[in-house]
Amino acid sequence: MNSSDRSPEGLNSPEPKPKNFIQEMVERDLAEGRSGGRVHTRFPPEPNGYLHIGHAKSIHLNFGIARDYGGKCNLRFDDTNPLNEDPAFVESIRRDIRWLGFDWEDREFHASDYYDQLYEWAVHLVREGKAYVCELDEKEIREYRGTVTEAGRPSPWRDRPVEESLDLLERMRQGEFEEGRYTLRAKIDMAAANMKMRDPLIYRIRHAVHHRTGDRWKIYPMYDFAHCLSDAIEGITHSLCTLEFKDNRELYDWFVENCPVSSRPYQTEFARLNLTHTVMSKRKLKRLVEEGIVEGWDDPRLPTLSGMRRRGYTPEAIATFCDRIGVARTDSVIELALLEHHLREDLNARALRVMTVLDPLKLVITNYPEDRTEVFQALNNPEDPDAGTHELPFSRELWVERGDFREDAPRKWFRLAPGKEVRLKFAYFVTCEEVIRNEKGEVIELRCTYDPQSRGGQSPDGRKVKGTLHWVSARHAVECEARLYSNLFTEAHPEAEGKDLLECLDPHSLEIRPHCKAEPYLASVAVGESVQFFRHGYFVVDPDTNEERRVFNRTVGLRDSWAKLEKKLQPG
RNA sequence: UGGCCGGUCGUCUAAGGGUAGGACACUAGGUUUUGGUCCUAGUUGUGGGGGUUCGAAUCCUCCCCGGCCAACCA
Repeated sequence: MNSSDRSPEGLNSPEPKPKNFIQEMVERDLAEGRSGGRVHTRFPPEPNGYLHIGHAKSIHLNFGIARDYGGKCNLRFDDTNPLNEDPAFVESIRRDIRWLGFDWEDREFHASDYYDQLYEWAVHLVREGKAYVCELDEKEIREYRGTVTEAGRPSPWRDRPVEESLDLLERMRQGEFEEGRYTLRAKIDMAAANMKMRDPLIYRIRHAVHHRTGDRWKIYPMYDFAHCLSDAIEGITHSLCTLEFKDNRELYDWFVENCPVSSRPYQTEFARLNLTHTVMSKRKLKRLVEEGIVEGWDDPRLPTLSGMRRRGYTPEAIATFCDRIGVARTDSVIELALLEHHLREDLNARALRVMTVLDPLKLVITNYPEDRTEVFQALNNPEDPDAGTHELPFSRELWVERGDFREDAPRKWFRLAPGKEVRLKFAYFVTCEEVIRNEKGEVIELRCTYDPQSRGGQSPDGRKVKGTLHWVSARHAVECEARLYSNLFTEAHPEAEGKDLLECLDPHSLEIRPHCKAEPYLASVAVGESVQFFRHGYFVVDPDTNEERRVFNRTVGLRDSWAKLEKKLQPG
């Protein structure tokens, strides 16, 4: 399927894709010659956690804008708080961005690269009378700041002589004072309606070892000071961030305008991504990991990029998803179904079809010779004739899906039931003649007869069977483990009605099937590769796979219209 | 209660004074050796009241609702 086929005029008139407000802004800026006709963006993660699907939106936006308008996009680690940051996160962030398909070339930067320059500018602000060293403690600073409805009061140190501030600042840097003793603050407006402008902190004392600068620094810059100036240093033209930074923009501009920078970046805010049935905040993700609710940052139920990769998501699916959701300034929550749609769309086009029985039930073909084996050619992918075929062995004893047999078949049941005939995919028609039970009365085996004339799955007399089942030759079956993942949360909006996150957990979000039966071809699929388990869904080979054990993660199920139908039939 | 931002189908997102369109979801049908895919059709929307205008989702006004801001986090 080619999207251009849908256009009546074909390839020559692709439907014009609407532009989002950021693209419009960039085009306008380019047309007006702002920033010298340059476009330069950046993706600025703090290395204090793993990237998630929300970051993917930002990465696609920033790198996409650069790509589409002949610009560049930097990777910059916003490492201004050594307490939270870890080089392990730096590496995971690099890996995730590369996985998404983006390349920052030689432009990997760190805010810590700029500590000297930032310090110089802080000194500049003090000399200009625009910053001062304050001795209020944390609690006092909060009190003096006032509230959203009341103006703040000036710090008693606000008018400290410049030379004194300069001296104190230098000694702060040298490590002469304990943490919390002093701060450097911008002198702006304690009565500003915008709380961010009430003499915000520029530096705080931290006797911490930074993962890149070691113990060289005893003071660390705050985000609002470091971020905008880092943008200026790098010649960023468009600094894109999420909506909650709207109020910070006034401060952003203040620092850029009051420091002798040689480049003028502009901040623009867009709505962050929210998804139903999951949580996106680092705090909540961290809680799930640390309380052992999930098995780590790469747990396939998490929306972290490493989790999604392990779940079997593809970068292509994430890309088309990001493209489709757009970029706007409205707070929004995207339905998980949309993400899953793009995932199925991608996987449907390329995942090889294989047959795996998740809940095995023995099926014996009584009129098929015991010592015989046939080999059928199984189509790898009906969506892609070029994908070829693979060999599929067939014999007298097979495994079929327990759920494909019903003693008392409901209405519109196309599958196995006493006396019913079905097609075994690529093989023969079989008819269920007898049901074998154990002493507890449980069905343990189906005895069937096959029609030799139906070889390949068609009968010469043209009779139709509605049901086509997947199966695995018992003698040739490969054992494997399937991990069936579903949403971590039962609620579309966890915590929505004052519920605690943990109350919304689905206890069945992971169901392990340790003894599945797969056709032999599956043994050759490599870790990280995706396949479709016929009639079940898309699965990916998990890294836990080794010589003794093959593990498959369910990425996403196939749509199941029978499940819907059955639900509808039931009450009536 | 102060400031700022924002409200278009169930969910996202277009239309920027001139036919409210697309995608997902949902419903019904068709095709099918996956109850998958694919195809066809359909339901559903401009938060509310005033105003300007031949004409308003779009401009003005009042109201309502939602989000963000009072870390030495980012």
